This record gives sequence, structure tokens and C-alpha cells, in this order.
Amino acid sequence: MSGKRRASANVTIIDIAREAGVSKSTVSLVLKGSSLVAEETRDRVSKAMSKLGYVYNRGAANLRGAQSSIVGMVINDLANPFFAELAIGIERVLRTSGYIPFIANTAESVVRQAEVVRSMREHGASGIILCPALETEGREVNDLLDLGMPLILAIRRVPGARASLVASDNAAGAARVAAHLISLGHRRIAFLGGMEAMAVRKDRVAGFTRALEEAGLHADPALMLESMPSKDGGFTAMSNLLTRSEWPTAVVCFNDVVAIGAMLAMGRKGAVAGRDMAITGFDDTAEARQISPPLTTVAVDAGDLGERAAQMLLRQIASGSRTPETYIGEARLVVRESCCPPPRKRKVS
Amino acid sequence: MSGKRRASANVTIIDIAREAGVSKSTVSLVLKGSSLVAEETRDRVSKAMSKLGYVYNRGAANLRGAQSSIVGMVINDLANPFFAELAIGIERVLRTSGYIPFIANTAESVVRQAEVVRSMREHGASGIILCPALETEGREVNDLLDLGMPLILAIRRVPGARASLVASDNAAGAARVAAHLISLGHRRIAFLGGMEAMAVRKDRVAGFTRALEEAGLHADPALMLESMPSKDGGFTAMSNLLTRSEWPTAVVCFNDVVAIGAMLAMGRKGAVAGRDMAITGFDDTAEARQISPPLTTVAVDAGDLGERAAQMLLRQIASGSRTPETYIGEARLVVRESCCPPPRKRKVS
DNA sequence: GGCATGATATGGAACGTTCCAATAAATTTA
DNA sequence: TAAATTTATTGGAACGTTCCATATCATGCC
Repeated sequence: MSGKRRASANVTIIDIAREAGVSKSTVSLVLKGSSLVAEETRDRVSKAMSKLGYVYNRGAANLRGAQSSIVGMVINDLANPFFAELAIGIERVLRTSGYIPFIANTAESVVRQAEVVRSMREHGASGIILCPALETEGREVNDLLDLGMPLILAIRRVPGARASLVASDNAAGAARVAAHLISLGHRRIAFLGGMEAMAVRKDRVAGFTRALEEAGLHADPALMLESMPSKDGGFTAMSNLLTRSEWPTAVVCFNDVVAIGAMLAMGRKGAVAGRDMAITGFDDTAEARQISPPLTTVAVDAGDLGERAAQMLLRQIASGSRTPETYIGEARLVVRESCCPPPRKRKVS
Repeated sequence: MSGKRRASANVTIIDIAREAGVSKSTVSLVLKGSSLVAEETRDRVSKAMSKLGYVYNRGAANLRGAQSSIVGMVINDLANPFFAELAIGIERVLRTSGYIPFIANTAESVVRQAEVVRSMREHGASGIILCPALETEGREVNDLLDLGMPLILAIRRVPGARASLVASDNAAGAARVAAHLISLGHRRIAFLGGMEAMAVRKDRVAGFTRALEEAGLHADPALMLESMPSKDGGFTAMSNLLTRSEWPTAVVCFNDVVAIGAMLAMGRKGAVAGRDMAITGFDDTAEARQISPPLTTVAVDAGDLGERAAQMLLRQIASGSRTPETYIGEARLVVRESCCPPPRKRKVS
């Protein structure tokens, strides 16, 4: 009563074999769709399987070296629609090749990430696409590679990791939005969001700074604000910024969700993006189009990046090669209504 | 060369045992954290494990009847933020109990759903939380239950299924928005989105119809429009509606993403929600607040539903009971700016 | 010294597959 | 008709774990 409580004891190929009057080997052959077994026998076995409610035991098969058909997809923030789009792109490719992607969320926790990755390895995942959590170290990634696990890093590069990477051109994208704002006449431009330690942020800040310098400006350290790369993070950081006596005239946000959080914070103070302050995002998620005012941002095509990552992974699984490859997707400026020229009078409240 | 290409041959507890100078049984005990093994031995074994890069083989363990610590989470539309919120709620509960949720997306395909569920069973999932795809039959769900698989249906009920259910009060919610629109003076109210066959839609339509009838109105079949429960679906259906010579003055949308799609379609024709037509949603996703105008909708608290579903599943796994339970979450009306009284002149173009 | 006792450690069978080598039966070839 | 070939089928070992029953070795007690 307190022990095993499996409703129906597990049905195995041996039970099927007995029922169909053949050997377990024959059942195994039927399972693999082998042409070595006679039509009539195959039918009899199939009948027995559905009659007894047989469930294939993948664990036992893997034990004998069979390839499991799952691929792990480790995502740092499922609530960010950008990652949902990425996941869907990955799925588009994987499903056509017979792999089933299992998604797990780490919510930016490296501890959780380690658990999740371990669990996927334990279950015999054939490969992993990893959107690394915030403080992921190169070493963790390399350990995985050393075990021979096919692994693709997506979206976020990890310094020191020898893994393949699929990401967007962060520096170029950030430079493009910054140049756009400068051309509108902005001089005091803030960079808001993302954590200092993130490589992606470093890249975007580098592009941002470069654009400013090319225009003879310099990036003011007082206007470089950290935040978690989430809506809440953007909200908090912008709320702080708005308590200052002098506001920047434009804010380059780390990504779209940060920008949306920032715009929400502005709304609380009666300020409006595209009128009192120019705001830009990064990613071009569906939300960037829907929010009001529509967000000027950098289009990245998450779905395409997902497809590339999946293709790269499949290639590595098939070839057995672990040579790191890199794909950098284009980062296109998309101008919408969230950016205005600098207003004459800056302070609102 | 062409055969197995595992970078490092698999390390097993036997290798660890040899390295540490103990028997495999002792290694197994260390793995389980048993107190039967001496401190000093435990250390030696742990050292050997990290030295050789040991990976626990869950498949082999499951073979001996061990409980796998994964739970499957099958989601019909990952692109809908409502389901992302649900997933996060589920995760909040599961992670504290040592289970790791593996998420898989079915994109509303029953075929895909069957594949995904089978894969999860094959990998020894301890239970499944299922947001059923569009045309899921009661039989499919019952087959799963008959195998003894702990299973909770989330969000969408499936007629004929004997499974536990966690969902929101669809009829009451729809009745509330309809009553609200009627109190604003609307008489020609459309219901837009969702597929005829969906039980959830039937429930919402029933509440909608009841509210109309209580006000002495009747639901006009010409104003009941089907669509896929997605943004694209809402866009297409509203585009069609707008080609008619007479518009309704208010539209109750199946859910928020349909409503957002519908508002996008209105925008294309120069019409504005909350001015030319009242629009409502269902779910109260973050987007409902962010879009312009903010969407009047029915708040459902996806995170809470996710937590309930997870708790229910854990209870069933622990107790071994498969008695169906039901939790119906409250559906609260949230009034925002997307609803106006009926305009005097209706047609815009 | 003989004997329980408790603390650690261990061999071996079992779990459900796969796959090789072997067999049996039917068919073709010489 | 014997031998060779083809077509179907099968037993058994192996995969990496768990867990039971058993073994070893100090201790402490009579």
C-alpha cells in the first residue's frame, strides 16, 4: 500500500512477447520498424502492444547506447517574450528532425541552471541550447563541453567559454540607436539596464560609447544605470533616474522589456516617451510594436536566431565535431514613435 | 570513427568504485546520501566522482524503480504570455519540492501533443500538467490516466475527461464583461475568437449569452465569430468583421491576445478601441495593461492557477490517489480604457 | 574467551532494453 | 538430392543502477 503504487504494473517487451507468442527479440525488432520481421508477426505484436498498454522504456534503451531524441533548451527568463520567440524558432527546426525540445527555465539563477542542466544530462539529452543565466562562468560551460555534450550558447556570450555561439550584433545595434538619437539632436543620452557583469551589456555599451565618441560626445558614467534585464528592473531603474534633478533627454534601454518597464515608470510621473524623453529598446519583440507609443528599437529576429542555433546543434550532434562556430545575426534599427528630438524644457515635475 | 562518438567514454559507479578503492554498492550509498557510509569513505568517493567527471545515469536508476524527479508541462501556445505566466507559477511550486519541470510546446497540434506526452512518459516523468491542444479528445486524456499517470488539466477543460482540472470561472468572467458593456449602453455586442469546438469558448459564450438575456437582449449568431486563439487569429477575424456594413458597438474577445490582434486590425482601418468600438479581453496578461488603450479584461491570475495545478499534482503523486479534483479560480472584471459607451455615428470608413 | 552488538562494506540478482551470433525453415542453385 | 542462400526468429550477454542478504571488524559485556 505504501510502496509502489503504479496503477498497472509496468508492461515490458517480455509481456508483449508472451502475449504475441514470439521472443522479446522479435518485439524489439518490431519496435525499431525492422524489415526483418514478417508482416503477419508484426501485426500480432502491434496488437499485443496496444492491448496491454505498452510504454517504451527509453531509460533501458539508453542504457544500451540508443540515442535519446530529446534536446534540452535552457532559458534564463521565460517571461521575456523574446525568449519565447527564440524557443519557437528552435522548435520549428528540431521538430522536423525528430527531436523533441524540452524547455527549462532558470529565472537567471546559476544554481537552478546547474540543476536543470544536470537533470537534462542525466536523462540523456543529445544536446543543449543554453541561454546562460546572469552569472554563468566560462568554466561551467567548458566543463559541459569537456564531457562531450553538444552545446550551443544562444543570445548571451560567456567570456572564456569555448562553446559555439548564436547571437546578434550587439555593438552594431547599440551604435545604430545611439547614432539615431544623436542625429535627432540629443546630447545627454543615458544607457539603462542590464547588469554590469553581462557580456551582452558590455558589447552594447561599447557600441553605444563608440557612437557617442564618433559624434564628439562622451558617455557620462553617471548616466550608465544597471538593472535586472526585466520589466521590473527597467521600472525600478527609471524610477530612480526620474528622481534626479536633471534628466537625460534620451535613454537607450538594454532591451525591450527594460524599455517597457521604463516607460511604465515614466507614466507614473506623468511623463511620456516620445514627448518628454526619447526611449529605445533592443530585440523588437511583438510588444515593442503594441505598446504606446510604439518603441524605436533594434530588430533581432529571435525566431531566426533560434533556427540557426538549432541547425548548428543538429550539425554538431550529427558530425560529432565540437569545433566552436559562431553566428552573429544582423541588428537592424527600427524607428517608431518613442523618440522625439530633445524638448526645450526638460523637467516635468 | 563512425560509431559511438562520445568524447569521453561514460564513467560509471564501477569506475568510481575502482578509483576510490571501494565497491560499487558503497558508491551507490554515497550517491543516495546514506548515513551508513563512513565520513572518510564518503569523501574519497566524492573526490573520485569529480575527478572522473561522473554523470549519474537516471535511466539505469529508473530501471530499478527509482522515482525520476521530472514533471512534464505541456503547453499549447508558448507565444501567449498567459501560458508563460502559468508556467512560472507552476515552477515556483515545483522547484521547492525538488521536481524539475520540463516544458514542451505543442503549438495547438494534437499530433505534436501525443509525441510530446509519449516522450515524457518514456523518460519517466512523475506527472504531467497538460494545457490541452485545440482538438484534444477526452479519450486521449483518459488513456493516460488509465496508465496510472498523475495528470492535471490546466486552463482548458476537456469534455469527457476524468482528469483533475485547474481553470478559471469562464462563464462568470464572460458574464461580467458582458454586463459591464450593457451597463455602458451597448446593445449590439459581438463575441470574437476561439474555436467553436473549444470547451472554454463554450463556457465563455454561455456566460456572455446569459448576461445578454438577463438584460432582455439576445446573442446574434451573426456576431459570434470564430478564430484561432492567437493574435493572428484575432487580427484576421476583426479584419473580416470590419468589412461588414454594420459594426457592433462592442466586442467581447475570447482572450487578451485575440483582443490585441483585433485592436491591431482596427488600427489598420483608422478605428480606435475605446472610441469607435469597445473591446474587452480575458486573462489580464501584462500586455493588457501596456497596450494603448489599456484593455478592459477579466483578471485570472495565471501564476496562482499554475501554483494550484502544481500543488494538486504533487498531492496526487504523493498520495497515489487519482480521484479527480477541480479548482476554479475567480474571474475578476478589470475596467480600463478600451471601452466607451456606444458612439452616435457608428461607421468610420 | 565467547558472544551479542553496532558500524561499515560488499557480492549478486534484477530492472527493460539492444544486438550479436546462432538457429530453423523455406527457397534456390548446382 | 545435397548444398548454398535467403528469410524469420531467438537466446543470452551487456548496459548502469539499486537493494537485499551477507560479511567483516571492532567494541563492550558476561
